[in-house]
Amino acid sequence: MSDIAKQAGVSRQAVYLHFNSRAELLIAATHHLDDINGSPERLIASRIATTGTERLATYITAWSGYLPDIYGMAKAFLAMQDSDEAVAMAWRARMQDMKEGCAAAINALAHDRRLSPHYTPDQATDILWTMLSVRNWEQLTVDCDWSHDQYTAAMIQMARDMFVIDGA
Amino acid sequence: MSDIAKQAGVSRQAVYLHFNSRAELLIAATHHLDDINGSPERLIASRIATTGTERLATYITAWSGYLPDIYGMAKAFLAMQDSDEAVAMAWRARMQDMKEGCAAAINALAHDRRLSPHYTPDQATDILWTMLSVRNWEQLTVDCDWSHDQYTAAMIQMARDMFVIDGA
DNA sequence: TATTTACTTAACACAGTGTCAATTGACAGG
DNA sequence: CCTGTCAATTGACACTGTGTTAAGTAAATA
Repeated sequence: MSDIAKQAGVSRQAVYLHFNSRAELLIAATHHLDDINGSPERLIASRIATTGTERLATYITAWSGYLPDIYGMAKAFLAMQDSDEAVAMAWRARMQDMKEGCAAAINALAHDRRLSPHYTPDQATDILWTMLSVRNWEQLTVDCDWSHDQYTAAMIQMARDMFVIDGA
Repeated sequence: MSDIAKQAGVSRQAVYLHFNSRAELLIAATHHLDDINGSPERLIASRIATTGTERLATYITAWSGYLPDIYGMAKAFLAMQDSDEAVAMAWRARMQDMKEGCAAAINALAHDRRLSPHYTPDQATDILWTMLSVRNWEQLTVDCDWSHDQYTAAMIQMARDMFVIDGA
């Protein structure tokens, strides 16, 4: 809070005149970030793809483009969610939205009868959702030093290998 | 620290007579936990498997049996690693060991010429390592409410789908 | 001119980690 | 029995960080 106040050029206490708590400030900051770069809409764009396979790829591509933009905020959310219930809830809601995108892509695939029989649509959604988590992106790009393109390509390849069976 | 002292039936200050800091106590606790249930050795057992495919499956099974035992400690490590460099290092070292196990399984697969051409052994290792992370286990078992067996089966299936190609 | 608004400084409460000094009780050896 | 040592005790303190409160100020607004 001190650092933020310093950056903003106001006193530490003045921050509390605008936001009641650190958690509230963090949540307001995400809303602001969403406003200035219209982020969540980008993920919906993938829904225009017609086949399930395409949809899976476009969704992964969209997510992978979106991730670097929200990574800073995400890290703050992840760090605070253990100590603040409101932050945890806001983060869960956001990740739940993202899961819906996964579910939509998997369901499109199932509708095309191209979903692997090894998984139910729910299981496939859970796996895809987990695979695309911010932590995993962080691990691959930061710890394993993957480039953005490597990440995107590998996630698409992986989703294909696991979930898509050849058309009859 | 207060809670731990209370549980141990000593004063809060007495804990500092044995461990210089919260981080040191946490690290000592893991060593103790390893001693009493000989945990890391379990992961090495998978190395007796002969073929790469078998090795992949036994390693995943071993890791999946090991995970619930260390989950409590792991959570403490993950929560502290942002604020304490010593904790972060200890955790990284441990995860690096686990990564070696992944690499061994992937390399055995590559040796058998059964590794998918979509990935280099390093890439496959990174992906497997990421896929088997504690966070992912937590997400699937806690958030998605998967059973232990479901988790194990899905991870094995996933590794097969992604990494193993049919023998010639 | 009077009021409102946004902000200031300065102080405080509270929780948590880590430190320090003085004290106590038990136990072992001479 | 006395003495030294060891482990633990109580009680105090320093420091960081969040959040609150009170009193005051400077500029815009009515």
